Amino acid sequence: MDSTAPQSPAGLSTTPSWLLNQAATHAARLLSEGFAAHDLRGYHYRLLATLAEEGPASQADLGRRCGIDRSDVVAVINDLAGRGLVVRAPDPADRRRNVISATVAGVDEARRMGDTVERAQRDLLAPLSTTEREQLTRLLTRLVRHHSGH
Amino acid sequence: MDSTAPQSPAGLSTTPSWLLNQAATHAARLLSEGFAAHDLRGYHYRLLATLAEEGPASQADLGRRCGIDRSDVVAVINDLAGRGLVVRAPDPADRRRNVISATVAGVDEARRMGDTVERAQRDLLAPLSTTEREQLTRLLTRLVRHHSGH
DNA sequence: ACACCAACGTTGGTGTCGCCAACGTAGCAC
DNA sequence: GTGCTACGTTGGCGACACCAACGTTGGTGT
Repeated sequence: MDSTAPQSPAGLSTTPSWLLNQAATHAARLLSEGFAAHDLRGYHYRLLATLAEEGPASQADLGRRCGIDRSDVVAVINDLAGRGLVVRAPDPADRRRNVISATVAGVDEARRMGDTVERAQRDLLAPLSTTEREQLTRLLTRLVRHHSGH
Repeated sequence: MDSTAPQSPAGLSTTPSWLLNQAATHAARLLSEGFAAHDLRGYHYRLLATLAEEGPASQADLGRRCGIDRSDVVAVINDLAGRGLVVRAPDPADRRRNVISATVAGVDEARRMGDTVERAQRDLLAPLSTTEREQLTRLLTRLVRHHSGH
């Protein structure tokens, strides 16, 4: 009556939102375990990777691109700047803005974290074939696109 | 330079873990908006629905089945009991346990919330065809099964 | 020139979810 | 009886997503 089966919430386990939640939870766990080795979190990676790939940007812009609230960007940039991975400079063209740039060390860390993320993807998608991975990515992309278009 | 495009974090938008996270976030938002009308949250639904579908169970058992920590179950059951949706009774066969049962009102609320959840699923999967929905469910199920088999 | 509104960075919250440590109580195996 | 385990409960923590408000700055309309 009390086996060690921790799963299957009855009819819940068939609802897509439940499955999405569970899958995302597992993915987040894999990622955060990887990030722990860098002593950073998901927010750090999103911002740092975006900076490394797309070049300097204002905090508000970064937040928009990464789906992170302006107010949350502040603290994370503070942290990244404190580690020398990022530089915060006032925008001479618009004194409301700060221009955030990844330092050399920042770009380096972004690359290393990228490797960590790649490893997590492989672990995450381990049970799926290449074709299935593409299917999943395509379906999720459609979903996300539809719902982020407001 | 500052269009109202809040998305596409560069190379991030192609990683499955990012897509899963985004999709799950949208799903959670849809669900929680629906739950708000019942003045309840996701935890409440999971427990209540499980009780309504599978009958009475101990708190620890419920937690295991729903993927909710024992300590979190306590507060939610308190809340549900305070609303008369659930009854907490000591288990005569094992005095460590509490037997939680859904009341008539609880089963009723579970049904109503089930409708809300169904509506959320439809909104969530709106951009996908029936075949694609089945594909997605199948792929996610495989993923979750693989990773919850520890 | 002035008033007005929008955007920026920042502070300081809120809520949900997932998890962990510790305690006292109760059952079970040896 | 001595241990080990499970139970419910309390109280905490961290990550993430979000919101309200403020002072500052830019841009617009008049």
